[in-house]
Formats: sequence, structure tokens, C-alpha cells
Amino acid sequence: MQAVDRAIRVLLYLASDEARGESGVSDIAKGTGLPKATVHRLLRAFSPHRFVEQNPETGKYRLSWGVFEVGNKVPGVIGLKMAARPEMASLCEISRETVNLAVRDGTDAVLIDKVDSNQLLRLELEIGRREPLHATALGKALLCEFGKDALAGVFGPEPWPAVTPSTIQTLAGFAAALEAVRRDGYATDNEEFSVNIRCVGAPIRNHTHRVIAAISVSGPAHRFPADRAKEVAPAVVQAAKNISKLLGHG
Amino acid sequence: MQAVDRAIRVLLYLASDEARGESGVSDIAKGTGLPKATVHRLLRAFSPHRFVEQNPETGKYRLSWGVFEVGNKVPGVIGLKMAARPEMASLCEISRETVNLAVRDGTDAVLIDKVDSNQLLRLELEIGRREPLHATALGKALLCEFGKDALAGVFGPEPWPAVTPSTIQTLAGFAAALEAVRRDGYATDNEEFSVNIRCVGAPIRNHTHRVIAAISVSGPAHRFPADRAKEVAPAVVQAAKNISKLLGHG
DNA sequence: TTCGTCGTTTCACCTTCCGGAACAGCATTC
DNA sequence: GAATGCTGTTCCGGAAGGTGAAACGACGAA
Repeated sequence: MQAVDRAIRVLLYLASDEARGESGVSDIAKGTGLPKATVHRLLRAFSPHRFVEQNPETGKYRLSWGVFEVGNKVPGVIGLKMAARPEMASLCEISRETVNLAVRDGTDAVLIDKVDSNQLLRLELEIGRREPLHATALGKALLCEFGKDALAGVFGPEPWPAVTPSTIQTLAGFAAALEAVRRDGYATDNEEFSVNIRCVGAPIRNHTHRVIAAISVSGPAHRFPADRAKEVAPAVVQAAKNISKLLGHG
Repeated sequence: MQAVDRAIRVLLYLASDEARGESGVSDIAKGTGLPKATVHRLLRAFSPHRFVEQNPETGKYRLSWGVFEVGNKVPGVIGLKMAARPEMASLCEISRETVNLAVRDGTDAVLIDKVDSNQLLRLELEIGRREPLHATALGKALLCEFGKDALAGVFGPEPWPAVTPSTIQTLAGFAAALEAVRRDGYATDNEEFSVNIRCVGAPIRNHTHRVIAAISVSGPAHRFPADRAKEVAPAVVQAAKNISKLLGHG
């Protein structure tokens, strides 16, 4: 399926930071390594479905709303957002920090929605972004039910890539962290994903009792000492439980 | 570009309401009119990019997070959401009705984001949904700068399709409505899209002073008499202006 | 057991995509 | 102002690659 594979590569290029919104045919050809004529043909195939559109002024191409429309039809995304948003808003009000909602996809957590704090200093992660599971509170919450063998099947060989000096890089270390999550009901991230950022996360379950998502509160380390994390954790856990209840859990 | 076109048709089928989340290969083949083997090959091409995934329990296929990720990289979507969300939240608090954010794509308004009221009776429109421009307050706000000739270029021949008995179906009628929008600064929808639903919308402009989006407040007609609409309108206009300012307008 | 249907695989045919090269239009340069 | 270098776009012969009817193995229902 060469043609489809190339088509997706063009889409991914347009979605990449490298493209920064608009790209010319030649840029895409260079970025993907495909011949210019091929890229142009693919773009023409996308246009009628509104996956891409051409800026009539510059002649350059950009992603368009057709792909946004399809992307928001991923099963669960609407229900999750609707169930979670009110709880996230009140959690943001309580904690005065940014609240994130994510699901698992492979070895990444995909950010589905967020509610920003109105603090001046805050973590800016875009919706749709990916974060490595092994380096985040969201990841620990999403994987909290996984045993050592299941984890080994998800992640590659050790040591796992270090995002910061504090990132957990071993199966044993991560399994111990998950044990703590199961015991306490919440997960933490002590500057394991980004230096100076701490998080507290909790798992969300659906009617089959399986963990299908997670929420987290994240803030700069100076506003998030260890005791503050413990203070916020019950609110995070409660919010996650409330969302789970809306999804039929409990 | 036959293969790409078919690939997109498969994606669109999986995104359609008909698919309801999960679909088998045979369902997709029937729904798209494509041979079963072809559908299967396309699905296998999508998998490594995480555009679709297979439910290991049922064997059926569903959209996955890769396409969500790409969809949220459509230029403007992140900036718009971030600029608009706080204003939308306070507008929702003031009006106690659902607040919508949309952009134009062809003859449709695409719903980008929304903040739900906590009223029991409320309009439920999913993010990514499309509404016809000519039947909504959002549409009138998005097109408010268009003259008669420009409108004729956007829409097809008259009469335009009626969504409800009140839907404006003629170019002249719609142009008059836009004249009112330009005069008052806000647009209205008197059960033109859905019986028993009224809306008030206002345009959002970017740094080039062009209308790039619109917000609206929508509620059931019994809570939205004509005087209430006039009462809410200034808040809607002010919110739209605040968002525009964040985007560099004025 | 038998039947039906599921997702998956095969393979020879031939459609359809491929991509270097040429094209027209616009900017910048000398 | 002609030359140069870019842009997006088009053309066409060659062959790579997609196509899809039919067969397969596995599962579940009758």
C-alpha cells in the first residue's frame, strides 16, 4: 500500500512543527523525500475531502477542517470530554493549576483536553500532543493496573530513554511506582518529564472497570512542594472518581 | 489517485454515525462499496500510523489517536481555542446557556469548541460537527462581511435547503440578515436551524481584521424570548471582541 | 455436526500510479 | 530589461504496484 503510506506521510509532515502551518509543494517534497509531482498529486487527492486546502494567496498548502472533523470522531473522545470537562474545571479552580486529560496510545499518553490555570507561569501543552508514559504522572495512572510482564510487552528494552535526570528508566523502578499508585490511588511526577514541573495524576475507569483515561494537575515545582502534592491529591482522585462514575464505573 | 481516495472513504465511513465506533471489514466494504480485500489492505496501511486500530477482542476496526493528533494540528485550532476558552466560560456563566465556537469551511460552520451550560435542557452538538452557514447565527456572523456577489459564489442556486420552516432560503433574505449583523454587531437565529432553539452570535477577527471565527450562545426558545436575546447580545459581542483582541485585532 | 460469517491471505492480471522532465507564472537579481 | 531561480502545475511512457474474485482457517450459532 505504497500510495496510502505516502499520503499519510504528507499529512504527518503538514501536522509537524517543521511545517509551521503552511507548506509549499517543494517544502513537503523535501521534508518527506518524495518527488514533487507525487506530492502534488497527493495534495490534489486530499483537497476534495477538505483534508488539506490551498491558500489562494500564497499557493501553499495547509491542513484543513475535514481532518479535524474525522479526528474528533475517534471513539470515546466526545464522551470523555463531556464527562470530564466540568470536573476538570472545578479541579482547576481548587488547585489553581493546569488540569490535563489523556488516554493511552502505545507507549504514549495523548492529551485529549485541558483546562488552563490563569497563573502567569504555566505548562503549555497542546491538545493532541504526546508524552512518554514512563515519564509522567498521567502515564503511571494509565498503566497502574499493569504487572511487570505486561509492562515489558509495552515498553522496549531497558534502559528507557531519559527525558530529564529524574526519569525512571527501569522496569523495576516503574513497577514500584505503579505499586505506589495502586496503594495511594494517585500518581506523582517529580520533574521526571520536565525539569521544574511536578504533577499529580489519577486513573479514570469505565463501566468495565478498566482504566481508559487519566487526569493530572501540573504546576511549577516552586508552587508544588511535596506537601502541596499530598494536599491536592485527594481532590484529583475525587475528580477522577466522579468522572468514572459518569462513565458507568461504580 | 484512486487508492488515496478510497482510503479517505474508509476513514470517513469509520467517522460516520453509521459506523458507531467499531466496524468490521465486511461492514466497511458494504458501506463504502469497496471489495473486502481492498478495505482490509487499506486498514493495514493505516494501522502503523495509528489512524485506525483493531479491537483485539472483536477483530473490528475503529479510528485511533493518530488521526486525532493530526486533526488538532489544523492551523489556528490551538490558538483559537486557547484565546477563546476563558471568554467562553465567563459568557456561559453570564448567559447560563451553551456557548459555541466555530469556523467556516465551505458552506458549513465547523464546531471547534464549546462550553456546556449546566441546565438540564440544552443543545448537544459534538465538536467537529458541521452546521449549514445559512441557517445559523454562527453562519451569519462568519459571513457578515460578504456582499451579495460573494455570497452567490459560496452558496448554490436558490432556494437553499430548508432545515426548519424558518430557514432563510434566498440570497436576498440572507443578505438582509447580514446587513443587520453589520449594523447591530451580532447575529440571531430564530429557530432557523432547529425548531425550539434560538441563538445569538458574534464574529471574531484576527490581526488582519478578517473574520476567522464566531461564537454563539444557544438555548431553547422558552428561555430565549426576543428581549432576552437583546439582553444577552452585548455580552456575546464583548466576548467576541475580547477574543479578537487576544488574536491581535484592534 | 453443519452452516454461516468473520477477518485474512493468495496470485495472476492489468489498471493506475510513478516521477523525470518540461511548462507557465511570478520575484528577485544583475 | 533580460536573465535567473524559484514557485505550483502538467505531461506521458514504462512498469511497479494495486486490484479483487476466490480460497482459507477460525470462530459462533443453529
